[in-house]
Amino acid sequence: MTKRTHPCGEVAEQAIGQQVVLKGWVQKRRDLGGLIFVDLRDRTGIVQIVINPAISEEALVIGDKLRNEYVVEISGEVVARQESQVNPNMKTGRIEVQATQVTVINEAKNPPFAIEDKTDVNEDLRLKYRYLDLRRPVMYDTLKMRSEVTKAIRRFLDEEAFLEVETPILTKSTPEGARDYLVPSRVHEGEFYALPQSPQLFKQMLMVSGIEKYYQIARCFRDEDLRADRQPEFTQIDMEMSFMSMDEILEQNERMMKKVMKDVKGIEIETPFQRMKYTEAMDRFGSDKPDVRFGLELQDVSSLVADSSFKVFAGAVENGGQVKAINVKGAAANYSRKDIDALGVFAAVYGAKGLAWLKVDEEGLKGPIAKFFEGEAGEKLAETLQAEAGDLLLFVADKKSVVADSLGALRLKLGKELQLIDESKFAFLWVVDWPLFEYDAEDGRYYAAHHPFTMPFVEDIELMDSNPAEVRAQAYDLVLNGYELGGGSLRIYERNIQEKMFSILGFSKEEATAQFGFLMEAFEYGTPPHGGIAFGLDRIVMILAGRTNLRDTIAFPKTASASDILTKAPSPVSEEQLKDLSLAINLQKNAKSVE
RNA sequence: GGUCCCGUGGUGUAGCGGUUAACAUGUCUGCCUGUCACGCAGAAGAUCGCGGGUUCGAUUCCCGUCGGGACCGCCA
Repeated sequence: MTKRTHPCGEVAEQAIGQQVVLKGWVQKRRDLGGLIFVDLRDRTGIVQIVINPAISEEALVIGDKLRNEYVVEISGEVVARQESQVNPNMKTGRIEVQATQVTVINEAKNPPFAIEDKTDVNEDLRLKYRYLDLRRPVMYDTLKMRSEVTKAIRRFLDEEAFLEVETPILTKSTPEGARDYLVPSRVHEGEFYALPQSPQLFKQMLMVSGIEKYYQIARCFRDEDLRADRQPEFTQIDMEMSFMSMDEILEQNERMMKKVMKDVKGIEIETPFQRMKYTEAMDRFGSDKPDVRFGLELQDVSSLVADSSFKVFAGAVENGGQVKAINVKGAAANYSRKDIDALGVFAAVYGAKGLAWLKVDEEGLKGPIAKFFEGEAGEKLAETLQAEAGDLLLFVADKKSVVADSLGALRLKLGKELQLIDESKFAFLWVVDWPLFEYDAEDGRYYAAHHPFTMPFVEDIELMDSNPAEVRAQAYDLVLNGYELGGGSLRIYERNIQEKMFSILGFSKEEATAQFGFLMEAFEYGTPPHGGIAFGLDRIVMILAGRTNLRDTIAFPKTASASDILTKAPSPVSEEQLKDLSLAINLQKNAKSVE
């Protein structure tokens, strides 16, 4: 084999007259009988090869046998195309390579789908033949962007004197949080490792170790159900720093994101990012990760309708709930009764028992509930919602969480449907002042809203015993265009506060010691104040690449049921393997056997 | 755990209680020296995901199941 002289996509006009050797895949063969054109593709792009018997009879014979996706070597001369033959749609469209020699390096079966960006093939087929799917330039570009994001982050953190440290993949299963992926131990019969949900405990102990600035591009595992933006294994940009205030951490991460946006997208973004309290995000957007690229904000009308004769509204307020509305500007004409019914069905998914609505025209409020809002009540309502003729007003009356979830989701849906979102925008936002705890009525206990190592506001510590629900956490999430990019917090670094935390979470002293004793013991040996953050790399890439599912940013992702169609994982294992691990399978359903 | 959508030549779709299962594209063969969505002529290619039911008859209707997708719950 001869040495490759040029990548296909970079054969330029400067090379005219030069002898070149190209290697790549046959994208397309156009056989005109006595003359054959071949589009040759490698990861840099496509260049046209001409096989002309006047140049080489032999090349034509081989060119005749070429098929899509054959791997070939072409030797020839770069020539300029005549003006009439230039292809302006190709980067290399002003030149072509006149083949003197064509060699088939490897033949290829006809692929199950066309290797090209525009494809409408089913995703399961793409996943089964992922190695072919990744040949598509758009997939290559996404992987490349992912690599560029991590490179930019590494460059930044290196300059900031961070140390990259690896932490264990085989680690300890701990309660709280997501379901663990478990790995049975052969040496310790009946015992299990867990794959890390995040390197949380290790990075905190690295702070005790005096590393001061740690980062890791860390694989994390959570055995929970998937979504378009959630995979069972995913990658975090994980960081932890000592002696830094929350402001310093946020500022540093703003600079990091600024660099990523500059290096990867060539976009200058404004810093500092907007900061919004959790309560404000929930009140205005019904979401803890609001997309602030458009309006349609939620407005509280509880006090206006508390005395209303419309029992649904009055009753919700009386029962400690809320009535909130969104004013869909100028949409009255676009949404028929049937359309609004469909919105109601959509809201019901989030627990809303109904979606009340009013349309506004020159005369006032119209619609089935308009009769409850005649006169002054209606005027006040319209005034509060800044309603004008042509507007559509949508209401949900329920307990606070249902109102937020349903109207928040409705807001996003309408924003998309009405194309209110400027897709070219990147709206970064810090959500701060999170609650430390969430009360779970079903379990009758508090759970950590972020995680159990999060530092409360110092002035709220005294509330921990009396009113845990009111305690605020020194935690922060970075939100971009309605996606949670990452989150972090300052951490507890004193044993007594950590113990108090566990006790509120319902751990006995013995349980806390058994599960997290090593961490609390570490805290007794001179632990610096510290805090950190972790970003979802896959999600960052998804948004920057303009994709809507996480699978497109991962070379070999899992399906919605957490399996890998390509390798057929997971799969049964042999009796022998089970015996080594002292395991017996006790199938409850979907029995599959090893052949 | 739940709700919804999808499954028909290699691929993407259409279809309908009785069809020769249609169209596009791809593949193969022949012709073709300036194509680049090459063109022209022809050919091959389908267990209509799988199982069961209803029916004289099911790709079509029903139930189940498997696979894929979206969402709710879940994801500290």
